[in-house]
Amino acid sequence: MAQTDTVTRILDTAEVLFAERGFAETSLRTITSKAKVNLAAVNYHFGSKKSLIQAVFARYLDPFTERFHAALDALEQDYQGQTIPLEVLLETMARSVLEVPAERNSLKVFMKLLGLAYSQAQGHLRRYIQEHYGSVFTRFTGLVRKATPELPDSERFWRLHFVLGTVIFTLSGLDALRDIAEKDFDEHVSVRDLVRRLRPVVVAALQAPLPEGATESIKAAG
Amino acid sequence: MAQTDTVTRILDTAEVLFAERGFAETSLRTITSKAKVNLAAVNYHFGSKKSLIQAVFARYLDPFTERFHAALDALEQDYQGQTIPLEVLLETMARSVLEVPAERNSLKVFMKLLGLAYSQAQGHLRRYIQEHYGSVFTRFTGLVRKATPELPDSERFWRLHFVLGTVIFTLSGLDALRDIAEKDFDEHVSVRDLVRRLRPVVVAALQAPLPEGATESIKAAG
DNA sequence: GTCACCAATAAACGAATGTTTAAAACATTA
DNA sequence: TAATGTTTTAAACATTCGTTTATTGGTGAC
Repeated sequence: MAQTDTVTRILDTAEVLFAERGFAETSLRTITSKAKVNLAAVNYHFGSKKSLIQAVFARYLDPFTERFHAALDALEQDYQGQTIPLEVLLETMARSVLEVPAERNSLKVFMKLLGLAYSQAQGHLRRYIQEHYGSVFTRFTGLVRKATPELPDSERFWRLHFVLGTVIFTLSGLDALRDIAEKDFDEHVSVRDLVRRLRPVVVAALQAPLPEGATESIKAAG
Repeated sequence: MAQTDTVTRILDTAEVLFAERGFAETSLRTITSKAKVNLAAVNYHFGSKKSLIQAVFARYLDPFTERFHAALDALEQDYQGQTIPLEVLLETMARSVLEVPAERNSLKVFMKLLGLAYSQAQGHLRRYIQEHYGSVFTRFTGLVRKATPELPDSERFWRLHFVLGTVIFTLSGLDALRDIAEKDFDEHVSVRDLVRRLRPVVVAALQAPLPEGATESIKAAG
C-alpha cells in the first residue's frame, strides 16, 4: 500500500523538522524532499500545511488521551470514590505521557511539539487541541481538585499552569540545557532522569503555602 | 530629529507584533506599514531583520542588567559577605524585572519576548543573549548557590531552570490564561498578583526534598 | 549659496513560500 | 483486457518575503 507509506513518511519527517525549527520555519519543500516524496503529496493527502500540523499532533495526542482516560478509569476503580492522592495522579499522568512515544523513541520530539503548541502563535492549532483534547484535561483537574482541598479553586488553577510551564519548558528545551549540564557537571541526564527530578519539585509547588497578603483577589463585578 | 523618531517607532511597533505573532510570522512590511515608516527604513537603520530582533531585546535587557547588577551590588554591600537569603535574591530579581518596562506599560510584551527567545528557534538570538547577558545570570546563580548549600550543583542547575520555566511560561502566556481565569473564577489578575502567587511556589520548588533514588546520576567518562 | 551628508522614499530584485493544475503511472475491478 | 479510480509526478501559479538600488528631500557647514 503506497498511500500509507507516503503518509507516514511525511508525518515522520514533518514531526522531527517541526520540533527542530518550528512550524513557520519548516517549508513543505524541506519536508517532502527529506521524506523523498513529491511536493504535492502533502496537499493531496492532508489538504494543507495547517492540516498536516494538526495531523502530527493527533498522531501523538489520540493515543495519549486514550491511555490517559483508561488509566484514570482504572484509578477511579481502585479508589472506589475515595480521593486519589496527588502523587498518584501526577505519577499516572507522567506514565501516560512517557508511554505514548515509547515505540518510536520520540519522547523528545513529543515534548518539543507540546512546547511549540504553547509558544508558537498558530491560533488554529490551539483551537484544535482545545477542542479535541480539552475534556481529558478537565477530567484530570477535577481529580486534582479532590486531592488538594486546601487550595482555593483559583489558586489551584494557577498552580497547575505553573507546573505545566515547568514541565513543558524543561522537557521541550531539553537539548540545549542538557548540553550545558554535561559540560558543567559531567553528567548525562535522560528524560526519565528529569522526570525523577521533577517529581518532588512539582509536588512541593502544588503544596506550597498560600501566598501572604490578600487571599482573595479583587472580584470583578458579577 | 527625524532619525530617532523613526527608529523608536519601528522598535515600538516591532516589539508588539513580535510578541503577538512571533518572529517569522511578522513581516517587515507589516511592521513598517503599522509604524507608518518606509519599508527600507528597517534595513537602513538596523541592517537586517535579525539585527532588528536583537535591538528589540537589547532595549529591554540592557536597562535590566544594569539595574539588576546595581541591585546585587547593594545587596552584597548590605550583607557584607554573609549569605543572602534565597527569598531576598528572588525578590530582588523580581523587582528588577518588574521595574524595567514600567515606564512603557509593556511588562506583558517583555515577558512574551522572553518566552519567544526560549521557544522560537532563532539560533542567532540565543547566541546574542548568551553573549551579552550571560554574565549577570552567572552572577545570580553564584549567589543562589550560597543560599542553597544543601542542593547538589546539578540539582540546583535543573531547579533554577524549572522555576525559570514556570515564570516565563506563565507570564508569557498570561493573556490566554487570564481569559480563562476570569471566565471561570470571576477574578481579575494583574501581573503583580501573579508574581505574588508565584513567590511561595518558586521558593517551595527550590527547597523541595531531593529526589529519591540515586542522588548521583551516571557520570560520563571524564 | 553650494557642497556634503544623512534620511526618507518608491520601485524593483531575486528567492522562497503554499497551493493548484494537468498529465502520467499505478492499482483495482469487472 | 478494458475501464475506472487512486496516487504520483513535474510544472507552473500567484504571493509574499527580505533586501537592494537609485532618486529625492532636507539640514547644517563653510
